[in-house]
Order: sequence, then structure tokens, then C-alpha cells
Amino acid sequence: MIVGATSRQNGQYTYCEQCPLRCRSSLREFTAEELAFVRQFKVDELRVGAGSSFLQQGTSSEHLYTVLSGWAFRYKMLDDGRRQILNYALPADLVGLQGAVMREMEHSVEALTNVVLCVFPRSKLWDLYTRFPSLAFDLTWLASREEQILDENLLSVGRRSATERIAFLLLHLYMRAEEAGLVAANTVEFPFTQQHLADTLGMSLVHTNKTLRRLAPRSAFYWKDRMFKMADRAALAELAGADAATGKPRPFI
Amino acid sequence: MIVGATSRQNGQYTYCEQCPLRCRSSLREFTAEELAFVRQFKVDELRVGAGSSFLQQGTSSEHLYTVLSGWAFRYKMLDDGRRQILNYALPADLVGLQGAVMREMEHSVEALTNVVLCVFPRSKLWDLYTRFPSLAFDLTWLASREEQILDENLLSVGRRSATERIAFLLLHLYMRAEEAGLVAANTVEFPFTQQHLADTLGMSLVHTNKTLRRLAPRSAFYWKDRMFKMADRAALAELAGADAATGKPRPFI
DNA sequence: CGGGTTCTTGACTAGTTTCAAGCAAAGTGG
DNA sequence: CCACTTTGCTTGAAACTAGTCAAGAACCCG
Repeated sequence: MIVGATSRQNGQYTYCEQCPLRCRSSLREFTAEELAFVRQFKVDELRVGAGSSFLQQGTSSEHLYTVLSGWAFRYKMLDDGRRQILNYALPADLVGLQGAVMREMEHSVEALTNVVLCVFPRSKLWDLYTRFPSLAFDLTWLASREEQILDENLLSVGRRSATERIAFLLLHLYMRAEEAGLVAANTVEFPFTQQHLADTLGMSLVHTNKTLRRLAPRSAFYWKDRMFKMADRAALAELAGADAATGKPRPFI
Repeated sequence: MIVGATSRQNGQYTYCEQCPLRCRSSLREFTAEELAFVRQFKVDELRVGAGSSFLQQGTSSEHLYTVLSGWAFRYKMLDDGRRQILNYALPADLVGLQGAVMREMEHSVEALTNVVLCVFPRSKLWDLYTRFPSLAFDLTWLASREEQILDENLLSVGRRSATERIAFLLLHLYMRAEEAGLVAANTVEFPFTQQHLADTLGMSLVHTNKTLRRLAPRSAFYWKDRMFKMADRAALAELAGADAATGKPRPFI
């Protein structure tokens, strides 16, 4: 199992000046000083193979990460193997802040696809707070957004019906993928298995499958062979009991 | 319905130098400069009557708050009235950061008991980030802690059995009350109704009641007339499938 | 061409919700 | 001070949702 490979040495390294994420319209721009700081804040790049966990529940981590490419997810496990997926991380999402700010991680993070991560040392985090209040503010913004997503998820799992849950989650993931620039022609590559959905929504695999199957004839979306195609966003939003709003600008580091 | 009463004018105002929370061992101490800043950051005090919401889903707020005394809770509602309680706020807990950092609140906050709040204007938040990186860091810390609690809650609602959920929540609330100095002789005043528990755990009221009733004969706790007495913490932790760890120092503003 | 993973379905069972009703305690108003 | 209302707790029965078990199909990989 590939736990990860470091890559400042070989030719694969992405310098912040050329960061592909910076072009995205949904992300705020850096000043020259911020950029210079972030460049030295990023000490390495990490490649993690699909299926391996690069942050572990119960350990403390020397680093925090921004996803450069690929999908990851945060999750918690109970002793007997029950798993709850808490949230997903896409390119430009920050991961591991909890471990950097507090003593210990209380969740794990696994790569859903092959993932490339920017590595930031927690030792320089204080520097960031001291010298770049703007970036410190952005960190708080990101933490708030994570909280917002968790709130919404908790509402789903606690109070929405199975159909609403699935519709809502699919819509949510689609919109995030869209924000991350991964959607073309209303289509995204969706790396999830039904087991992932089940573990996100607090449902069994079988029930997830049956609900999905009951949703299919409504033709709001098509999902097959890892490709997800949105056919009728409004219909899906209606099934979810939500409105189909589009994204707004946001910061990242 | 008392929406709130402002009180710098009358004799009730608590100045930060005399803040009763500062004595608590579980909270970190301020430097003199921090204290001076926080004193002018706090522009008012708000009293909210039990049962009224002082922050509303879908609105933006000019203020953020720290709970000085009383219990509050964050929640979300669906159009048809289904409610999900997201988390509780006790003295020294911060509320409304989301609204201050982002455009809009995506949840509401209601006073569970009569509550006194310290009022901070979002307009001075940037000042805080610029001049007091230490406090900015504390805000991030608080946001991370909120996230941690939400993670745990999501795990409960998604993957724990009804019995485990209730046991876990009661233990959690007890431990937080303890951290807030509200426990004496293993007893706290618990302001919740069973409906609150149900809405926190994503269960129906009836099922919550029956589960609670099934738990009673194990004598791990006694809960009657708003008084909660912890009788056997280890037993409750066992029912919850958790360990009964005790709290660690934390910041507040 | 196996062996593994993922998806799918049916049958059965367990867990949960809904409905309905009763009771106790506290609060309200004449 | 006593009906009367309201709120919160409790219980049983019926209906339904969701989970478990089991097995087969489709697909991928080496």
C-alpha cells in the first residue's frame, strides 16, 4: 500500500506561482506578499495512492495539507468497524487543521482517488498567524465552511428521509465538484462506491442501493461506471428538498 | 417573548476584568494586552429569555457572542418543521462566528435557559486578527473544537444504536457541564426536555423516551425534574461505547 | 480464466416512527 | 382558590422503514 511519496526532488513539484488552483474564478487572489509566504510555507508535496489513509484518528500530525488534485474524505471508525464518513475534500480544500491546532486528530483521512497534497508544517502556522492576518482569517473562513457542511450533513442524517438524503448528497457533491472545476458537459467523474454514500449518510449498503434504484426512473441524473451526469438539477434539488443555488467566491491557502 | 435586553446602562454589566469565567481552571489566561483588547471588543451584554432565538437561519448578523451564563443550542429547521439540533453552547462558548465570517447564518441559535451573552461586533473582528494573532489562533481553536464535536455527533447519529446515542450524548453533556463548572456533587441542572435529546440525536420523541426508560434500570444516572445525577460514569461510558476521559485546558474570548 | 470488488434483488427480521391516549405537574385566569 | 389549559412524560399497538442475510450478476484485474 502506497502511504505516500515525497516529491520536491523529482520534476513533479508544483510551485505556488504556477499553482493551477489560483486560476479558478471561485478562489480569491493572493497579494504578492501572501504568495511569497505561502510558497515557503509549503515545504513539500505528497502523493497518496487511492485507498490509503494519510492522517490517522488518535495520532497527532506535524503537517496540514491542501488538496492539489484528487478526492479524499474524512471519517471516523468505531471499534467494531462501523464507519462514518464526515466530509469530502476536493482540490483547494484544507485537511488536518484540527491536528495542527489541537493535540490529536479525532478522525482519519483517506485518499479516495490518487491524491496530490501540498504539505504545510504546523511549526510555521504560528508564523502565518503573526505575519498574515489575512491568511489567518482565511483559515477561520475555511473552518467555518467545514462546519457549515457538517451542519448540513447532520441535518440530513438526523432528519431527512433516505430519498432526500441521497438526492441532497449527490447534489452537494456535484456542486462542490463544479466549484472545483471538475464538471464538463454536466458530467463528473465520481470516485465513490455506494458503500461510501452509505457510510456518509448513515445507511446500510443495501438500503442505499435500493433507494438509488428507486431514484433512477426519475431521470434527474445518470450514474454508471464512475461517471455522474446531471440531467435535471432542479428535479434533484426538489427531491432533496433544497434549492439549487450556485457557488460563491472563497479563499484557500 | 423577550428577544433580548441590552444592559451596559444599568448595573448588571460584567466587565472583562471581573469576568467570572476567567477564574475557571480549564480556560487559558489572558495577557494584560489581550484583556484590554477584549474589554473594548465587547461592546455590550445581551440577556435572552429561555426559548427565544437570538440568531436566525438565513440572516446575517452584525455580532458574535460568547455565552456568559446559561445554555443555548444551535439548530437547523426544514420547511415542514423537522428540527435538528447541531450542538449546545455553555458558558465560555462562542456562538455566531459563522455569521461573522461568512455572508449568512445557515443555522439558528436559541436560548435553552435564560442566557447572558457578551456581544462582539463583527466590524472589529479584523482588528482582532491584525493586532492579536494569539486571539485569532484561539478563534480557530474554538472553530476546530466545534468541528470535533460535530464530527462526534455525526458519528452518533449515523452509526450508533439508539442506546449508545443517548448514553453518549448524556455523557458528553455532563462532561461539558463539568468543564463549565456547573456540576456539584455529581449533579447538574439539565435544562433539556426529551424532545431536545430526540432532535439532537435524530430520533423520534417516543423512541427517545422508551430508550431512556430502558436505560433507567441500569442506574448509571438519575434524571428527573431537570436534575441530572451521574451515578456510574464508567457504566454510562460503557453503554456509550466510549471512554470517560476528563477535560483539558482550552482558550476562550 | 479464476478471484475480487461492486452492484443488485428478494426474503426475513429488527428497529423506529406514528398514532392515540392517559397522567402528572405547573401555569393561568376568573 | 379552583377549574382549565398547557407542557412534558409515559405506554401500547399498528404501520413502516431500514437492516441483515443470502445469493447471483457484472465487471475488473492479473
